[in-house]
Amino acid sequence: MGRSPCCEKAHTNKGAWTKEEDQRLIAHIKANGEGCWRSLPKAAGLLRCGKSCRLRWINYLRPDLKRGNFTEEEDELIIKLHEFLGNKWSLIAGRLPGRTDNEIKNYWNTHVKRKLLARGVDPHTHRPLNAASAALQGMDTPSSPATASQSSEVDDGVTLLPPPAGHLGGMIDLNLSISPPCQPSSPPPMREAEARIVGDGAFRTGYASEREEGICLCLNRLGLQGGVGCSCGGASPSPSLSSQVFNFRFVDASLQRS
DNA sequence: AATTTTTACAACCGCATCCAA
DNA sequence: ATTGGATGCGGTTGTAAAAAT
Repeated sequence: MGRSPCCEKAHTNKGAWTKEEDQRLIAHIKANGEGCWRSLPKAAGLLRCGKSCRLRWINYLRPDLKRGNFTEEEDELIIKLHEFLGNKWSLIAGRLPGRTDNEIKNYWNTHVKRKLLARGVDPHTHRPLNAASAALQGMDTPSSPATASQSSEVDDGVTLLPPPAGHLGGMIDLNLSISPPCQPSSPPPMREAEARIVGDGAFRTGYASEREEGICLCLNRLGLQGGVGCSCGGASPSPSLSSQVFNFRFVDASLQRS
């Protein structure tokens, strides 16, 4: 029994892609667009598995990829997003225009982990490695999504509020408020919204009364300007992370269905 | 200069999820 | 409601390049 293989492995190439293979793949997608990866290799004249083609396109050949070194700003954003989302690389990548989940995952494992360790921070929990010393200082850092239990604040005014009791395991449920270090003279009202991580990995967002309409909250404000996750066309100015004020929760919709 | 070790990252693999039949 | 194919995701591996010995 078992599943049938995704492709005829005996007749597919593996390993590094050649220039010619790249050109074939690019030409085919330019002519026909993305989609139907299973049939693409045959149509494009490639002796590759469809999954391999998809990966090559998404991680390396896509024209909108940024490539090059990560900036300090991207570094910090990755750390913050990882703190909130854990190893949800595709979601993190969605906040970083031109970066892929694979690239961020690799970067995390080779650079960011080390950077956090050097700061004395556990890259898994984002807590100080020496918890005892933190307790002595009467301070704490935000916990991982699975262990969040206390309100805490990190720089940039990002605050994690405690999740409702019982939100553990696969449920990502963060009451996250982002506020400026100093409130403006007439502070805007606190907005509350819900962001659902749905099957396709996109956020479905909306104010409490408008959830089904999927009102865009321009969540890319948690990412960099011009993020692909922004569906509002970027019409509104996208000020820095620290100037936004709203609450939202991440709810894994799949876990709410049952 | 040769060899070994480390680093960086592209690519693979297996499982999860979605969705149409 | 069930099933199976297609796709997406995250963990892991393989390997070329760089650094160290």
